[in-house]
Amino acid sequence: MAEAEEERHLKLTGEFDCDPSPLSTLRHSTSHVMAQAVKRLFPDVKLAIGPAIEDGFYYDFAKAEPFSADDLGRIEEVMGEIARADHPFERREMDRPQAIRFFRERGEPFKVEILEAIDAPRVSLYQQGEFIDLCRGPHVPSTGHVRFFKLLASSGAYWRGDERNPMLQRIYGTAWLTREELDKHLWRLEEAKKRDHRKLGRELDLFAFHDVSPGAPFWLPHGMVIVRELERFAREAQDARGYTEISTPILVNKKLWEQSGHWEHYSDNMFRLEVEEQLFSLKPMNCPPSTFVYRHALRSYRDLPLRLSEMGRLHRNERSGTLTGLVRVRQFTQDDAHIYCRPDQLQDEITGVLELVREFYKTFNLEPSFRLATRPPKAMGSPEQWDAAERALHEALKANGLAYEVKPGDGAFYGPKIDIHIEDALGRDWQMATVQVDLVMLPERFQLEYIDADGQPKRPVAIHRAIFGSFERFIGVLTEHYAGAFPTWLAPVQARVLPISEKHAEYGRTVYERLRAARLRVELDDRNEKLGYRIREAQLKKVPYMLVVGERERASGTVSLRHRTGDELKDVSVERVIADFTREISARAPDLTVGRS
RNA sequence: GCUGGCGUAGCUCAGUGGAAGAGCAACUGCCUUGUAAGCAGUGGGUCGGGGGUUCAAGUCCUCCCGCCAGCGCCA
Repeated sequence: MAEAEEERHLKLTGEFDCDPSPLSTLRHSTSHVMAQAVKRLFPDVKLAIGPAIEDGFYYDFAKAEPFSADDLGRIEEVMGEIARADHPFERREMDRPQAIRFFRERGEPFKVEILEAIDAPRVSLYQQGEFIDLCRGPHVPSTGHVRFFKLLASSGAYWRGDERNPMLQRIYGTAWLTREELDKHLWRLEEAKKRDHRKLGRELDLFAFHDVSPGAPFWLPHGMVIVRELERFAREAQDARGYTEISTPILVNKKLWEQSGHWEHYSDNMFRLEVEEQLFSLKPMNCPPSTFVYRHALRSYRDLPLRLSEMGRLHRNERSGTLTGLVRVRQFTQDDAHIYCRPDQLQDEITGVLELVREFYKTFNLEPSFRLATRPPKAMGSPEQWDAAERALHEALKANGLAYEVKPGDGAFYGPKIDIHIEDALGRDWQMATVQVDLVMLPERFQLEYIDADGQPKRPVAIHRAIFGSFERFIGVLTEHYAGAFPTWLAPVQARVLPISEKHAEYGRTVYERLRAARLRVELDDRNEKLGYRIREAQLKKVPYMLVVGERERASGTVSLRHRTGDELKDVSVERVIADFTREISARAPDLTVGRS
């Protein structure tokens, strides 16, 4: 989104073909007002570009020293002055050579560079007060319309996004049409911080990071429960769909990676180590090792499709600055699978994978978006193969009734793919699942064959697919999606038994033992603390159910049930609690239903 | 990797050159507890690591590590 905005911003044509929606026009104008304020405070800075982006805007400046937090405050003040002065935005047009001379005289080398790179004969400039900028508009009528904004952050950014170019200083801000919308947006940003999976991971004791292994999570017992439940879910679904599970080595000799092409194309991201004068690498992908399983036996056309799944532990040497909690790590586990099939089976196999994707994501109330990436300029394989593979992907999406976006030229060099993204509750976009057709890489480089009905060896097609993507990223996203309040089947602790006082500890223990015997993840909190205190702790840990037991409950063999939503259900029998739990968990239900049956 | 910011108790954070602190958590005791914090006491620190400046360094300088934001990267 941001990239596309920037791209369009740079393609000045002098026409009003920017996104002319009121909000994006306002944000664009706000970025000009900010640039004006920056120029007033720091006359030596050079202007680069300043587009509207999703939720706001930015402007890049060439400046020796970075902007400080104090600077942002001063800039905001001057922006307020400029807004109050209500300068009109005035459009002016120039011939391109004239504009180049104009900006050269004003000492704006980036504007000159932009102008030299475009082919429009005439360009437009916009002026408000003493500030004038190359821009195709449109803008709000005057700076007085710029009222509800806030500067959020500053950071380095490369000119034209290329790390070989000089680094500029970027200021991000947000702007809205009303005070209410601005406040709401700022509130949302605060909420996002609260449900950040890194914060929740620590608070809920799910996982930890340590500088002895950057980018590799330590799964704590509670987090590991979630990993195991997701693995169980994946295995159940795959078993039901005719997958068989394999496990291949993590440490693999260089010669395999040379054969697969990774050594040539991916070695910067591979951890290598030398063992008895041989070079090895930790696998960054599962596909090359999986071919050994395919080739273990001579395959008949009757054996296909062969669906080999693997919970593959991968290592990728991501650059240090890229690591982010669980969502960008150096070590992760993929719920990977490789489906080897005949060309005539491709369609059905992809359709089946997409069904699986739908089933999985529905369970979590996640709404994925589907992007079909087609043949890139540099592609291996014949156009006929590509057409067939792309057609199969289109058809599979349609068969599943899925809306999708086409990303022309975005496919891998070895085949087209569908990338599956989800937006979390805060509107951020993550790539999760992937379905990739592989026409050449595995089949050709590893010379995979099956014996067809006519007795002749043929090349199978391979499908690489992952449904969660990686358990790490998925759990990171899921934690934020649920804000830590996992549904019961995933909750590390599903219930806590809270005896009112010491007098009821024994009955509490009985209830606890019965639930434990029913294989629930239950804890007994009979600490010498007030009930309110222990309720509060269970709430903070987002335990779905609290089972309070006192005199009345002991007498009747019941519990008083409190849901973490705050709902209370009195006098529920232990039998019913267990029955409801069992049903809710085995259905992987999204909502709390115990005591409501 | 680049630019900037940050790193003090398990957690959240105060401490701008002169005796390492607070709240929560933990532990102990009192209270015997009815749906989101009862009271009191106790223990807890290589101030991320190395080197340097200084009579004196959590504080200043320097190198390294990690984290955060953005950029870039992302088969």
